[in-house]
Amino acid sequence: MADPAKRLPLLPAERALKVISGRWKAIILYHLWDGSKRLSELGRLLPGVSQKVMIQQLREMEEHGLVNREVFRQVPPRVEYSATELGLSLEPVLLALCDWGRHHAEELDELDRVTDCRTSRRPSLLKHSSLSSGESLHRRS
Amino acid sequence: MADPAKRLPLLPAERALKVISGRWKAIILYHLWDGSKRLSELGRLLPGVSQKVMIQQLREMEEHGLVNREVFRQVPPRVEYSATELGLSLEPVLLALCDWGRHHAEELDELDRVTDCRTSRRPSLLKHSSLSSGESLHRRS
DNA sequence: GGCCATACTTACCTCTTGGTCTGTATCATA
DNA sequence: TATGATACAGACCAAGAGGTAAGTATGGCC
Repeated sequence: MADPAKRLPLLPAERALKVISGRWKAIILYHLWDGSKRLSELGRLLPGVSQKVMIQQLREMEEHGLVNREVFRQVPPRVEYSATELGLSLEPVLLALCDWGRHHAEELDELDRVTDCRTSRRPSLLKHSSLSSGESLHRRS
Repeated sequence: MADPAKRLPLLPAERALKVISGRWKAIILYHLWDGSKRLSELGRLLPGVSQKVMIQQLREMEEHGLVNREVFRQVPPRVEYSATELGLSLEPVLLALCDWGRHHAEELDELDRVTDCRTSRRPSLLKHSSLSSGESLHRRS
């Protein structure tokens, strides 16, 4: 059930893109970098994403080694999802993508249509803030 | 017909992914970094990609400001596609993706299923270096 | 026994992407 | 007049990703 059969592209760049670009994978990873999360927690963090879809994304990421799934045999089921080493190693890459994304928006005069690279986890805030410059938010150096 | 209406994602990272991840966009860009190319040239460089699809990809990239389309009013039509500043600025990003892609393959013991990050522009060479039927192209790093 | 929370699964539907195949416009040249 | 090279456009199709809505399993707790 792991990786057999359905192979990834031969070109590394395409492989990377294929692995990363699922509708919700990037944001899910952003959240998992903050620590492991239960399915229900992710659901709360990303309202608008149905449970089925969330699980789909997580499973694919698991197959690709980005995410770890840990099951606790408890009464109300408890499952924790966390980023693997591979998942963590994506941080600089996604950060680069984020920076370029803003650069792209800037060049097209659409800076008002993108969020800050760190506020990604709060897309609803963008209304007021144009681009928060105050740093903050440091994680695993 | 440029960018109105169909907006890109709010999250910069997703925006970047959306712009980059078309089936042939990455490879096309690799080639355009080497200099502008005519449609027919790209066709020769990427056999297996139909003209219609090639044009599709190029047009989308044009809309997103990655590619420039220059028409020469000549007898047998002549159109040159080249990378814009924005397109060129993607090089380090794609390189990062490529590196990570190889890293990913390495971690999953599939280094024999990816090419080198620079040979991307010559996918036709794979034939000799074996990869479909023959050995692996090993590449310690 | 019935209820509850959690984490799924399944059936089904829609829209986008990428793909094939064929048609068209241009105009120098044979 | 027919041909040929180049760059498209259009009709059509298949697969897949993502979405909705509903059902299932578990086992303490009232």
